[in-house]
Amino acid sequence: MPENRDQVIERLRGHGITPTQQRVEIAQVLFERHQHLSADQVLARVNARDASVSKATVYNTLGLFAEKGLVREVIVDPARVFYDSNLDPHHHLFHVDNGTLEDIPVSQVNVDRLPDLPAGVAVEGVDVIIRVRRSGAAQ
Amino acid sequence: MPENRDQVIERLRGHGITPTQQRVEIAQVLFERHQHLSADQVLARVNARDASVSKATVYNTLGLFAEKGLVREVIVDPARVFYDSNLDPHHHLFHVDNGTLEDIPVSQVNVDRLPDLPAGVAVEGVDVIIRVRRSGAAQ
DNA sequence: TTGGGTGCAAACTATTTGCATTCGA
DNA sequence: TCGAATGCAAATAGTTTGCACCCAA
Repeated sequence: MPENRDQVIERLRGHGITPTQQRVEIAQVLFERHQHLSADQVLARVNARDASVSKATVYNTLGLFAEKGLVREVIVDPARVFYDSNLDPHHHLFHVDNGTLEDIPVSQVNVDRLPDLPAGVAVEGVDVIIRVRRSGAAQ
Repeated sequence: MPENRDQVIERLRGHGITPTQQRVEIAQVLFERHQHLSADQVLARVNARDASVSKATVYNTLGLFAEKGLVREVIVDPARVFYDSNLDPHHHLFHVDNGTLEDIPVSQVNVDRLPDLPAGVAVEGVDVIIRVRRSGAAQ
């Protein structure tokens, strides 16, 4: 998963995205490893590295990446959108205490959808989110 | 489900909520029927009825209701939180085109969760969201 | 009475947008 | 070159908060 500059560029091209400097910077941060980052976190990490990318560009770029299927948007926290660099099908565990996300492999949760959706619509995605909080005892 | 003033008051008391005028107004709107409303929509409907309730009170009250388990918060749209007056366990279908929510009975989706959550956490809820968009053909 | 509840307006925060400048092909 | 991408700052929009006034018990 850790990808070097060239692999990232190739990945962008593969998704029909012109690889500009700041897009490559952002993609490198995202694809360092499987992770869930908010736009603000991406901004901080990109600029901690070296290059400087503006806030607007980070937002626009993350939106573009999501639209092109490079990353997955995760809506679990009303306060912010997370971008998930793990493209394999999986579910999420959300720690409401600290606003942290964790992946859950599909093998751990079984969802059988019986197929009676309204006519004229196509499924864009199925999200399964398990919300947890620290239980009184441990931790 | 349509509840009159007295039933609403009783419901509030049952959840340990002091029934003030505006809380009753808001609850009456919510429990007219099973529905998914954003804070803004609640505000509009309450004030369309008669009484006037401020925006701050609507937000505070909906937060209180959610905390006390009177309504269920639904996080599917980064732009707004929905409040669901249907307390029975169920899942959601989200129309990304128009930002509309629909209930899906649990009988229609089967979720088997295999139990290996991190230690020290308790499940607060499991959300299943099916995101759909108008397919090119119909509609 | 009296502490919790409410209203208003101002504050906040995440995100979007307009427009002039810069860059990739 | 030239349109697409970027940066900046200002604009939006949902939600929260501070504080003085008011009402339910």
